[in-house]
Amino acid sequence: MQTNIEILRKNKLSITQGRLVILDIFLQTEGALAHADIEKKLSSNFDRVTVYRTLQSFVEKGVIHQIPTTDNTILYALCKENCEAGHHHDEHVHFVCVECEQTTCLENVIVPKVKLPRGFKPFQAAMIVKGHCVSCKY
Amino acid sequence: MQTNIEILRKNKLSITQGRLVILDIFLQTEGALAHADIEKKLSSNFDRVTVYRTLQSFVEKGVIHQIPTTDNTILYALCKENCEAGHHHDEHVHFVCVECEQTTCLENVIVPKVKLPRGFKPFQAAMIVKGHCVSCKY
DNA sequence: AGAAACTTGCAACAACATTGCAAAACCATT
DNA sequence: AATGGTTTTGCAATGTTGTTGCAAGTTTCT
Ligand SMILES: [Mn+2]
Ligand SMILES: [Mn+2]
Ligand SMILES: [Zn+2]
Ligand SMILES: [Zn+2]
Repeated sequence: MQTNIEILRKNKLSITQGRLVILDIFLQTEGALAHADIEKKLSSNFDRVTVYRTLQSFVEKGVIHQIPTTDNTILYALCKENCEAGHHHDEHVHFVCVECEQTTCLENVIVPKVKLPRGFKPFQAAMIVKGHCVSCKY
Repeated sequence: MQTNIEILRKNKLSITQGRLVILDIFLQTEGALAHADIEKKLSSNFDRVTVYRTLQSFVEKGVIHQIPTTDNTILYALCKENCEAGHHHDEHVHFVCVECEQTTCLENVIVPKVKLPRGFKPFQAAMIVKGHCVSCKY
């Protein structure tokens, strides 16, 4: 497991308090986080704008990836694979629990390929599964 | 192909100007629409709030379905299958063109089942494929 | 240490979303 | 067709979320 500093170094991001703290939040969190979640978890008070900009540069550098939602929100989670600036390789499935509302990266479940109609050229696919997660059996 | 009135009747929604017009927009549009797109296409001026509420009841009744995005937006598209209030059956793949930015329902490409880790109970899955659409070959 | 490059906070603003309430439209019934 | 009960709409107010420019503060490099 890499430390926050190592991750920043590796991705050529300058090392600042804000980035370290936000990265730590991701490192300590199981599951995905929305902007709002991060702000809540930030004990020290960083400006909202800083959080926005930090998330943005993390996505650009391939430190975190985005997970689509249907609630006017974007979720973010650490990239565990070797993502680089511009090219993410997070082809795993995301699971949204309808009970606890947690979204989990299923690192070991890769998104299957599908056969598209003639003419469509895919280059990236995301899959989101809703249901009951392992902690919320019913 | 059903008319706007037929769709409202079938779903026990009272027939109002706003609903008819918004449904027409969906019926005349290839691809998915965001709230903002609908407001732009509305020549007559309906209140923003009405559009929100209309979309909401359409989703609840199974007239339209939502498509997740990573840009703080929700896309909506007509349900062509027999969706009902509470239970949608739109298990098709959605294609997002990075060129023209159109999102298309690939009605004939169904979302494949994936094997989840022990303990996860799925009940719905969505899949979004990004790439170049059939009109934007490069 | 000093200069250049980058990051941050602040303030102002813009865009988007939600709520309560009264007026209007709709629908079922007579 | 008129009536009355129910649902929907618009408005106004308010809240939430996201963006931008700029000056001050940090970080990095030499
Ligand atoms: Mn993930
Ligand atoms: Mn669809
Ligand atoms: Zn759960
Ligand atoms: Zn296209």
